[in-house]
Amino acid sequence: MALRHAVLAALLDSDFSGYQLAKAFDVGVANFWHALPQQLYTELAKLEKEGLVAGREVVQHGRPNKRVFTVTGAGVAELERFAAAEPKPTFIRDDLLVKVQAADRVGAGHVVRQLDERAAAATTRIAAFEALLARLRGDQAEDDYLRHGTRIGPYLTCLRGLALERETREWCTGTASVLRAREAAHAEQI
Amino acid sequence: MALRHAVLAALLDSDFSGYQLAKAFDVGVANFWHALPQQLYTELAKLEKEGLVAGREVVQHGRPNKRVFTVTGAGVAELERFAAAEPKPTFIRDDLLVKVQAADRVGAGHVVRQLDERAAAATTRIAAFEALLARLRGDQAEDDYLRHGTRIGPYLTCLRGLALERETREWCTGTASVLRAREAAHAEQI
DNA sequence: ACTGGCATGTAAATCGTTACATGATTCT
DNA sequence: AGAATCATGTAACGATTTACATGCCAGT
Repeated sequence: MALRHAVLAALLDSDFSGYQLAKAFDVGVANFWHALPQQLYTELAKLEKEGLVAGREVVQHGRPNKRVFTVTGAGVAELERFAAAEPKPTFIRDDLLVKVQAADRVGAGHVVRQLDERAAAATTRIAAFEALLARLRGDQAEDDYLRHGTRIGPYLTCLRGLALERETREWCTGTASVLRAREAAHAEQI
Repeated sequence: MALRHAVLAALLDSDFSGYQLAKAFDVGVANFWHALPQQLYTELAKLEKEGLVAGREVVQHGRPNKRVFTVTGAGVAELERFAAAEPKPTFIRDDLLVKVQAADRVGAGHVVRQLDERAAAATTRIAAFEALLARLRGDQAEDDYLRHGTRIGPYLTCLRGLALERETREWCTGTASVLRAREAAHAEQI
């Protein structure tokens, strides 16, 4: 039972419907918690039944109605308990790294292509994070915002996401060029 | 069916028993694939039944005997297929980041402590990675090793792990000091 | 005698992914 | 008319975690 805390933490920032939450988990939240839309729908239903979130119908014009959810007092209390508990070890799974681990024993061609693609995706995400951070801090300088701003949590996690994406891009480009150089050297020997 | 590829990639490097593999997944492999020992035992049994790895008994003196596993030709072929397939999105879950996301709404005290602990753990891991990298490359310079060395895959993934841990340490110390400064400022207002 | 590390599994309960299912509205 | 986006769910299957279970050997 851990997805629930990620959902509660995401809802602290603003109320979301299942669909909007899925979008959030696709961008910002994705830096520290991976979940598919179907999980969010079922988790929200469970959280509502347990009284940790409250849903209400929002009538919309020009698009289907939706149900948005707010964290209740009991939900905040649950987050408090979670914050005090020992964190579980970081959970990472990355196909691409598995492929690099095996790169000297299987054909490196596909892996190099996938590294290039990942680096390009990282560039897009870096720009998105920079824009999001600028939007969150508004016209304040970063130092000021970190000291006195509201919504400091999302800002700090975005900073982490940004740093991670920059690291990802550097590692992918570096690794791709190492593997390419080795393929070229190998080709020369033939 | 993805744990199997991480297991196969780890076994390319050298033969391991279930127990040894669990240790590897606790240190080096943990940077890109999280798995518990119980999973590895069951996965090895499945892989053996399917002929992707071959096990053999190793008689030991002074400790219980063990079964070590080698990747078969079919296992390498399976890895080739995996390398050519599109990678699944990176899967990350980190309790600590969820807590930071919520840090302006729940008590920050525990979170600050956990950030300090994570930074300290990162320091330990950084030293372990540096030692492992030095051992892998032996007396060669890094450039040379990257161009001509064997076992380049594990070296590249360790480089990634090292960069990630350094980033983790910086972010944790920075975030802890931001949260501490805000708590101090809040206390003054009372 | 006890602790800690080595060594391997099974079973039950929970969690996560994939496939299936539906339907409105806007834009091209 | 068709594609894209908004919007929400259920059911079956597969994967993961937790609890249970066992036993050897070395060092203190």
